[in-house]
Amino acid sequence: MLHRLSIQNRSPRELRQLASERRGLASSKEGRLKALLIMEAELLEFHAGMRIWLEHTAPLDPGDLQVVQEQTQATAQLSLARLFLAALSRRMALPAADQHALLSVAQLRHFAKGETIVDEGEQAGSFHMLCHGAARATRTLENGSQQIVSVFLPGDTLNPGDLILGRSRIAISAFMPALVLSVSAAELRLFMEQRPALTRALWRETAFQAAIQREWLTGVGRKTAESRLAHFLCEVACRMQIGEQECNALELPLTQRDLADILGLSCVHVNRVLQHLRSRKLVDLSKGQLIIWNREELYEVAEFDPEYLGFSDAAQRADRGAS
Amino acid sequence: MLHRLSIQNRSPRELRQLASERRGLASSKEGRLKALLIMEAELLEFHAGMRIWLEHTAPLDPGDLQVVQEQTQATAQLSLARLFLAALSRRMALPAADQHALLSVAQLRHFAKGETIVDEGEQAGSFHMLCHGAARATRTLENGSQQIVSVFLPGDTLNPGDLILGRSRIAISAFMPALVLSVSAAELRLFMEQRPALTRALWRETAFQAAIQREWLTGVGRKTAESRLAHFLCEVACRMQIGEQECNALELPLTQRDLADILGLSCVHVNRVLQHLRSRKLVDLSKGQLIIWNREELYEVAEFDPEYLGFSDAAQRADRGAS
DNA sequence: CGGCCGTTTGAGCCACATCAACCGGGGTGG
DNA sequence: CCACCCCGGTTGATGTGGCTCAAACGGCCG
Repeated sequence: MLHRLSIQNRSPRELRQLASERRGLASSKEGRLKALLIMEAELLEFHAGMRIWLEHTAPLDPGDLQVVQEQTQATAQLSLARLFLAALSRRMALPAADQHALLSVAQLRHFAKGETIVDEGEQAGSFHMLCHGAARATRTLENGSQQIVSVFLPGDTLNPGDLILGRSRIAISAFMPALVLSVSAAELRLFMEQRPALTRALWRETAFQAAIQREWLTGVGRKTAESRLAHFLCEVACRMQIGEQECNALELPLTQRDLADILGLSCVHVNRVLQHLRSRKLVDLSKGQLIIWNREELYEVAEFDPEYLGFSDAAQRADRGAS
Repeated sequence: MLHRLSIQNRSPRELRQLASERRGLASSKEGRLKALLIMEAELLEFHAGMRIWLEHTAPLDPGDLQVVQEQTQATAQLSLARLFLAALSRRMALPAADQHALLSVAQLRHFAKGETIVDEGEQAGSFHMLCHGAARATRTLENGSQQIVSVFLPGDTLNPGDLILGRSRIAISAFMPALVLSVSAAELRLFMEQRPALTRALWRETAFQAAIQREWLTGVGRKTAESRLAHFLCEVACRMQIGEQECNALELPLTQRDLADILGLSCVHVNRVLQHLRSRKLVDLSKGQLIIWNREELYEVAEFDPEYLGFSDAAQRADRGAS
């Protein structure tokens, strides 16, 4: 596999060079090999974008995000760069200086679909942020059944709580091919001493995920299967579209088995409920594509309040109040 | 009601004086009035103990906990003082100086059974710690059913996450008479700037509660009613006995309706499962008294790992590593 | 004494699980 | 190139855990 390239010692220009070589190679190949090469190219370009962004944000603050976007747009890696920026600036709301510090010691790693990122019961050796793809946190019982307790989308942190609790009994793995920024826990702890905003950001992440879990808990405990499923789809749609215009279709390669583990149902039943929602023309999820036909009515059956995820504003206000 | 006495301006001696007056009065009364008077006396004595503790811990660190315990023991309020100390030193693991700072601006309030402590959707105006009694966090759905997403025992913080997220959609209420220490959010934020350990402590509390919620989530999603119920009882028993010798009976005035809301069941079914556990001679819960007959077998059916709550050690280690 | 709240017990029902079979597509091996 | 298989989705038949409704019981308080 290609998880580790000697990326650290190369200039952004070199990285771009390597990436375009891969792309050239890819066009002459087929199937899995082609996919692998393209993936590798993306990773290289992503890393190059990150380097450039790092160089450009060293002293400045917010204005140059614009610059960076144009810069990377010019070099044709708009989408990855945008996700990358989203990853660090969305909910954590870190000052640019702190983002820079964090990134300077972060490792970018790629995980294949299904690969595990953090093992169950592992001592928290490092802290992870998801830049691209999707991941899940799973708790497995002795009887073999499992429950997904969190779903992570680009911009989420994977294990903020483990940093302070030491260990946890959940495993984290990639749903779809994922790009993950990792920082060693030791280094992070050093940073936290000098940068209180970083501690607050991680705390906020922990609280944010706890809030979602509470919502899931009441869903699993008290709502009907249809309502739960609808709610989950609403939630994911909202979380993926922060800062973007509302779009009614998005990529979501979740298997029905995954949905079952998220919602605490059997996959057979997920299928039936999904079909029912389809037949009611509310939403469709097939071939890894989520399409929302009737947002209002969907919110209705889900008892979904789009504002419940809208912490970010309130949180940023609270945080500004603190500093 | 007697929620607000002008406690702040009185000396510990005066408070004690007032308390013993109440007790004297109580002995000549009956029923509810008597209970109220005793409660008030406890509150006053508790506050007096806190004042003394504050005066004695100002400069010193750990050794004088001993002193304080003896001191308060001498004045016959051992149990309350112990709980009070537990409240601040157990899991939050705050340095004594920080505890002192926190307490100096804290208000002690009493809540009657069923009284609400934090309203749903309320902007987080203050931060609460539970010293005595028990409380629950409830999420209510439109259809009227509700789910309890957290149970709080002495020593727990009630709303650590709200401080950083701003607001939440859960309500917190007492389910037995509760003594709560409250600090205004504004003051707390000031403290946090100067005392990083405090921020970490609150973050840890948030993460701790999130970990419990994950466990509940997998229970509600994937376990049988019996296993869930058993697990909850194990959890509560463990959480209430930190630092004490193992005891097989403890006070737990939970109604079956409460249990139902915690476990996502109907109270009728809770009853049946409870009876089944009783008939298997594993546990008994009646008249507000929880008795564990067969710990091992109970852990078995609950799939309960007593270590899963044992974060405190690991957490303190992690925290020491950080400072 | 009568109401109220929590517990207990029974009867019937429904949402969802389980088991089992089939289908369609993409990758793999011959 | 086909044969195959494995995986994910779909569909049906059947079983059951837990819900709902309803009524009786017991203790507490006014």
